[in-house]
Amino acid sequence: MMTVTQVSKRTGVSVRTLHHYDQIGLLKPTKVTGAGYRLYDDGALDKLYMILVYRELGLSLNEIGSILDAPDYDRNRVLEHQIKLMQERIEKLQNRMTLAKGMLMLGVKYMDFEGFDPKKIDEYSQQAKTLYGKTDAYKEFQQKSKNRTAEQEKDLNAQVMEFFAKLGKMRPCAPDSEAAQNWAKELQAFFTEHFYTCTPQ
Amino acid sequence: MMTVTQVSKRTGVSVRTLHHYDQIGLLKPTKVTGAGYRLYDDGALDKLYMILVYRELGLSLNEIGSILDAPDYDRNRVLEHQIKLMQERIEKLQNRMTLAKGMLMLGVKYMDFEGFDPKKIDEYSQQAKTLYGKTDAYKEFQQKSKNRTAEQEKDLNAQVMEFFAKLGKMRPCAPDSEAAQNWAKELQAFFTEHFYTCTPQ
DNA sequence: CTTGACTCTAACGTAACGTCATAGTATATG
DNA sequence: CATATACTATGACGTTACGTTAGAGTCAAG
Repeated sequence: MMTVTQVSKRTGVSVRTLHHYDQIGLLKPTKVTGAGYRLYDDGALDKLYMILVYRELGLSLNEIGSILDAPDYDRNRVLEHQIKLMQERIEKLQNRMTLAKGMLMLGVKYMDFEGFDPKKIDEYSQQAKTLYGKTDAYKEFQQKSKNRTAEQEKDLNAQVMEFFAKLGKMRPCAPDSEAAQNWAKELQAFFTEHFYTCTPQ
Repeated sequence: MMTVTQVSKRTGVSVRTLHHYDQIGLLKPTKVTGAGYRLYDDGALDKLYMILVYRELGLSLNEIGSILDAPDYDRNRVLEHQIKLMQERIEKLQNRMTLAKGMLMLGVKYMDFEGFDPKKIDEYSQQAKTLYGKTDAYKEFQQKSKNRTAEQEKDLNAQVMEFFAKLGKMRPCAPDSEAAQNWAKELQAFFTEHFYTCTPQ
C-alpha cells in the first residue's frame, strides 16, 4: 500500500493527477484511511500503467475509462481506430510542415490570399501530389536526384508548396486566363532553373 | 465593409471566433457602427488570413499576436521553430503508432509493466533503432525484403515494438541474468521464424 | 409597423490537470 | 508531551480557444 507521493514518484504522475483520476472515477485508490489518505496497491499501479499507455496513444480519459472495462475485441477496435487517427495527424502535420517550409522559402510577402483557404491545405496537397506525380517530368526529376534522397524530399515539399500556394490563387481564374498563363511561365522558369527541363505542357 | 456573418461565410471562421479575436485584441474590426456592429474591410480580411495560416501551423493566438507585428527576421525564426516542433511531434506520433501496432500484434495480455515507463517510449524507440540498426542481421533483412517496401516498414515497426516492449522489463536485470537469456532465445526464435536467420550474438 | 434576419453582450461549459490557499495529520525530536 | 517538519486533504480559480445558449437590441422589407 502506497501513498500518493509514493505512487507519484514511481510512476511519474503528479499527486494532483491522482486526485483528479479519483475524482472522475478513473482510478479509485484501493483503500482510504480514516483521515482520508489515499492508499494504492499493486493492482491499482497496474491499472495506472494501462491508463498511461492509452493516454500516450492520445485517448481521452473518458475513452480510457470505457476501454479499461471492455472486452478485448473492443480494445483492438479502439487501437485500430487510434492508429488511423495518428496516421491522419501525421499526414496533416507533414502538410503543415510543407506549408511552413514554403513560407520560409518564398518569403512571407508572397502570401497573398484571395481564394486560398488555409483549412484546405491537405486537400491542395493531395491535388498537387497526384497531379504532379503523373507528369513525366517528375520521373525525370526522380532520376536526376536519385543520389540525394535527403534533399529529394525537401525539394518535393518545396515544389508541392509552390504548387498549392498558387493553386489557391488560380481557383477563380479560367484555366486559359492570363494569370494562369503567367503562373505557368513563372513556375516553368523556376523549375527549369532548379530541377529539370520543363515543357510548356 | 463586411459584417460578421459575411466575413464568416467568406473565411469559414465562426462569428463567435470573430468576437473572440476582437475581445483578445487579435483582430479588431476596421470600424464599429453606432449600434456596435463590427465591420471589416479587405485589410482586416488579409490579416485574418494570416492568422488562420499561423493557426494551422500550431501557434497559439498569443504567439500569432506577437508575430503579426514583428519584423520578418523574427517571423522566420518562429517558422523554423515551428518546423522543428512539428518534426518532433511527427516522430512522437510515429513511435506511438509503433506502440499501438505492437499492442495489437502481441495482444494486450503481454502488457505487463514493472520498469516500463510509457513516457519513455521515444527513448526506447531510439535505443532499439540504433542498436538494431548496427547488426548485420538487419542488412540481411533489408536484402531479403527489398521487394516489399510497404511491408518492410510494418515489420520493422513490429520488431522495434517487440524490442522495447521487453526492454522495459529487462532494465532491472543484469545483462547475463536468466531472464535476459530467456528473452534473447525467445526473440531469436521469433525473428528466425519470420524474418531472417539469427545468431546467438 | 410588424416580421424575419441579423447583431450585440454576458456567461457558463469544455479537457486535464497546474497552482495556490487553507487546514488537518503523521512522525521524529527535544 | 509539545513542536517542528513533512505529508495529506479539499476546495476553487486559471489555462486554451472557442461552442453554445440566453436575453435583448437593430436593420431592411413588406
